[in-house]
Amino acid sequence: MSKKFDIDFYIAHLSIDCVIFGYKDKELKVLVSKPKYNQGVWALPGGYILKTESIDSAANRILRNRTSLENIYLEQFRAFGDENRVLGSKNNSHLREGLSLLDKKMFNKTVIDWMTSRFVCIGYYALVDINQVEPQAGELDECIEWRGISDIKKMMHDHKAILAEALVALRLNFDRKLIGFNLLPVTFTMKDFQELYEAVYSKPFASNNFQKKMLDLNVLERLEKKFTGAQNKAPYLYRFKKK
Amino acid sequence: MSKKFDIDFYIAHLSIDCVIFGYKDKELKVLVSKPKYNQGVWALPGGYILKTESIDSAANRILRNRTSLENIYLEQFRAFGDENRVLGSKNNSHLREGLSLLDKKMFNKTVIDWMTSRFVCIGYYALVDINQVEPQAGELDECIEWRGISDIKKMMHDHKAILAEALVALRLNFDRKLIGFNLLPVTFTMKDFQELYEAVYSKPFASNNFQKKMLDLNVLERLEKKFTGAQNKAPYLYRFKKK
DNA sequence: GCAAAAGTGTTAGTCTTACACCCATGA
DNA sequence: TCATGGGTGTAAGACTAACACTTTTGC
Repeated sequence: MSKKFDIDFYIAHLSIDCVIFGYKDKELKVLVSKPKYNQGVWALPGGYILKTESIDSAANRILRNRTSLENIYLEQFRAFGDENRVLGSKNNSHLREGLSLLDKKMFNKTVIDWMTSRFVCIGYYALVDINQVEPQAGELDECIEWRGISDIKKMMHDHKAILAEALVALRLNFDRKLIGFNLLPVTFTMKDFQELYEAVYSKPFASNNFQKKMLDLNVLERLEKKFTGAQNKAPYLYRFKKK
Repeated sequence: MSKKFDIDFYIAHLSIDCVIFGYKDKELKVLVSKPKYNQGVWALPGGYILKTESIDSAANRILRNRTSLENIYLEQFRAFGDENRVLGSKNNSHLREGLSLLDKKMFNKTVIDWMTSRFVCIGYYALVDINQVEPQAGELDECIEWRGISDIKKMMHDHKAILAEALVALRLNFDRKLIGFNLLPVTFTMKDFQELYEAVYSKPFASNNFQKKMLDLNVLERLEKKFTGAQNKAPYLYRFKKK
């Protein structure tokens, strides 16, 4: 926790931001934090790349820190490299001030210069079962929580654009790569699955056709029924076939 | 030409590599160079990012240098960041030696250290009308030329993997974004267009169905016929409608 | 007229969409 | 036995793939 932040260990001017998607209450959520140094504004979990690790490892490390999960579904979707990405934004001085108010020893001028310099960032998106995650605030975070993707007003830097691009990439891959189950518990009903699709694509699907399409793909295993106590036919539970 | 290469102008450990696609003789081609400092091996055109420019600008600048064209169709497709991407490869010492044999003043130890350190690279692919391009070898290139995508044996570092990934991205976007015309002259016959598709996807298309599909899209403008002297019906020329 | 290949038409098959219906469940 | 929603069936439509046919061109 009180480890010194040594900028010499990291590649300068290059960072990683993660858009961690979860799903709950028929809504697609994103894990976002409120940085101590820039309150009132939401930020995507991010970090820097050790000189000795790959960018994929760095992204995994960042995810592990925030979710305590291993083997998360993770995909790189784009690099963001406007010349004034961090540097040029108006709140740069505000940001420097915020950082200097924290640990003075850890965040001396050199470190602050480093952190507020021009940064190219590589965007990753991750899909997690929201029930498995106990969100961990980073050292620099005031708090961290799940927010609906349309329920985040102000975001730091260009994080809102990064989130939007992540959603574009997610939608492009969602059906094609069949990655939806990463957002659900191991077993789920067909309705759960459909509602997830509806949340991702923000449009309704016909339940009968949806069911037929999914079953025809031959990737789902039908398990026992799930009795909910409701006065209707009990839905089957499904599980993704292991390869 | 004899401008000093000043590493202070560029972001360290971050580079851009461009996969420049062209099309000729029913084959998809890539523009590759033989670096002076590493002969016998092909390399993708690449470069570094000025601290004052965006990554997209950097990619455009690199393209302009090599093709003398403006407004090239360009798309970022992926970042490559293995921890030993440049550093770890066996030919690193070979590479240092090759560089040191060039201009000793320009490539002093500091510069060589910089250039052979660990690099994360952002991959872009570009589509150009091969007839419009007069390839320009860079300062560090022995030569530059168009090669068939399957006709390149040895490539530097992980450039072969980058090329392969670019092709995956191209195929994924080609039909969806209708970007094929960027590889053709302004006017072309339906057969030209079809053969381009066949080159990109490495599979045959039925000419009648291909024609129907393309015409139904309502993006092509039919021009006059093109008389080739062959003893068969003269094909129409087409042009992409401007928006 | 004839060969070559451009262009059009037609049909069968597949996939998508919409509607109708039956079934299990608990009150 | 009834309302509720899960699950299946079926028919219409759209899209795709394969085949046959007509048209233009230069020899």
